[in-house]
Amino acid sequence: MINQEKNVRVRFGPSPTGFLHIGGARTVLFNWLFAKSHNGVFILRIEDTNKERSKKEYEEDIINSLKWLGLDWDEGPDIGGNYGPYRQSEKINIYEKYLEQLLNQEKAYYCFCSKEELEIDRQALLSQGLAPKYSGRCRNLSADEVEKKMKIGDKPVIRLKIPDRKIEFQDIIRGKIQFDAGLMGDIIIAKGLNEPLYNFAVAIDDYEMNISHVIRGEEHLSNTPKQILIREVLNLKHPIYAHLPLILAPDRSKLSKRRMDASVVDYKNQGYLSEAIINFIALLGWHPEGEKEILSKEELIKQFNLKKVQKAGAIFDVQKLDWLNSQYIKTINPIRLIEEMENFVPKDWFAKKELLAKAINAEKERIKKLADFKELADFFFELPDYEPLLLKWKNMENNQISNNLKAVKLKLENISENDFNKDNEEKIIMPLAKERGIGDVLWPLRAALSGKQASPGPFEIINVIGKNESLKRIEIALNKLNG
RNA sequence: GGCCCUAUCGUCUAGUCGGCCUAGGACAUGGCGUUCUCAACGCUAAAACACGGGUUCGAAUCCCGUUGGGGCUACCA
Repeated sequence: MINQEKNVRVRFGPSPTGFLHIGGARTVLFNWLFAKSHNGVFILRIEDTNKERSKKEYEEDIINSLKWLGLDWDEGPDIGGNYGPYRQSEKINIYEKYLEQLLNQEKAYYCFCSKEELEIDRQALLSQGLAPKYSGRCRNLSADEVEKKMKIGDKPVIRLKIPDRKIEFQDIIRGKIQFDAGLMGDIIIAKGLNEPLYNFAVAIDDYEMNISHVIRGEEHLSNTPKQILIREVLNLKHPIYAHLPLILAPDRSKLSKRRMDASVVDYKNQGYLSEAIINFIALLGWHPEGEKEILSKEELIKQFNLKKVQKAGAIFDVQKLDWLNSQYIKTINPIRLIEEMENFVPKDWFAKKELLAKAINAEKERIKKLADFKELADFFFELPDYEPLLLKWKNMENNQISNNLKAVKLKLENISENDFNKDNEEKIIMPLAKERGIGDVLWPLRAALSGKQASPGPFEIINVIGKNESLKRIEIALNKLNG
């Protein structure tokens, strides 16, 4: 059993045609979790056979997003490994070798049908309610005919001869799955000797890289029989398959299709912590034992079980993500939180490290996303202008407000700078507040200190901004009341 | 249209071999509580086995069908 576990090799094969998507991130996570929990190897492979659509910037984004999420790989395009290269575009000669073999063995053939011809065939079949599969027109072209067409300059594609029978395989998550290959038609596996297509490249790579388990999204379920057939005809043994349920948008459509903003960087830029995203996507289609839902990566690894993954698609519920994020914001290391905040606050705030640290501490239970902080905490850095009416609690008279503020001011002035902390302030001011009415004292005080309708409590604010600034703000309030 | 997958509260889900399920938890929602406000927190309420047939002493759990949802159907990946 242990030996077997050591042979676990899984991969994530994104095509660099877009930013790393939440759905992709979840696929990575489950692969990663599966590898880690089986003491296996996780591989990153860039599937860039489509030259037109693949872009370097997307590959960079995928790598950066994965690093940000803390999902590391043991082999990949950036770090290499014993089964490289890890970019399909760099392995053209390998695919070519297999392609030639298939052609020589007459298991694949050149097809010269034009797109127009194919489209006519397709429509004809469709209108009869039949599966639109290739007619097999070029299947039995003689070597002479092929050569002749080649000479004229016709550019052929390469098709694999697909047998007319059922293909069956076992899926870890879904159990037995069956497809009728007879409905497929001879599939195109390459546009030419040095232009392999997706299904072919994947089938070859998974073999060449000695992949033990193919764990991917449900959208690939119907690609599986094609890849099985390709490997079968080449006499390559099969990996074990597991197809994950899709992540859905709230309207139940595939998330990646509708929501162009569902990339990992977008969530990062909104101020979600990577831990929260990991925790959240782990819960999409899978559930730990027991009732604890907030889990670290280590706990996830310990508990993860591919067999317990859900079969039906899961809707991405941003409210739960928000909640998880707020839970992490409240509990992660404060120093780390300050660092994370760098990109979400003005430079001059970030320069005042001590003030920022205190402000974050005072606001952190109010923040769902890091981006929320700036608006909530601006008053710590600069008192906003406000209407005198803000200072009024219920039916208070102006002079009552003034008197209460003056009384508080007097008390605060008597606390020495050294003793200026939250406990002391509370000890000294609360008796006064109880005597004069708690709301009657605390509301005007808090309003004077924050200039806001809603904020942390007055003692917390005083603690953040300090004695001088607090007295200054009370003075401002007093002036507003007089003016 | 064809093929494939799928179906427990609004959402994510628990629900090992059918009985312990008058279906549990979490998010969201409502109510109550708390040293001013906003949060946080605590307590609490409402909220689901899609439908129809079987099998069985007994089904959310097994089988069949219907309906709904999703994916795929490219010389994309």
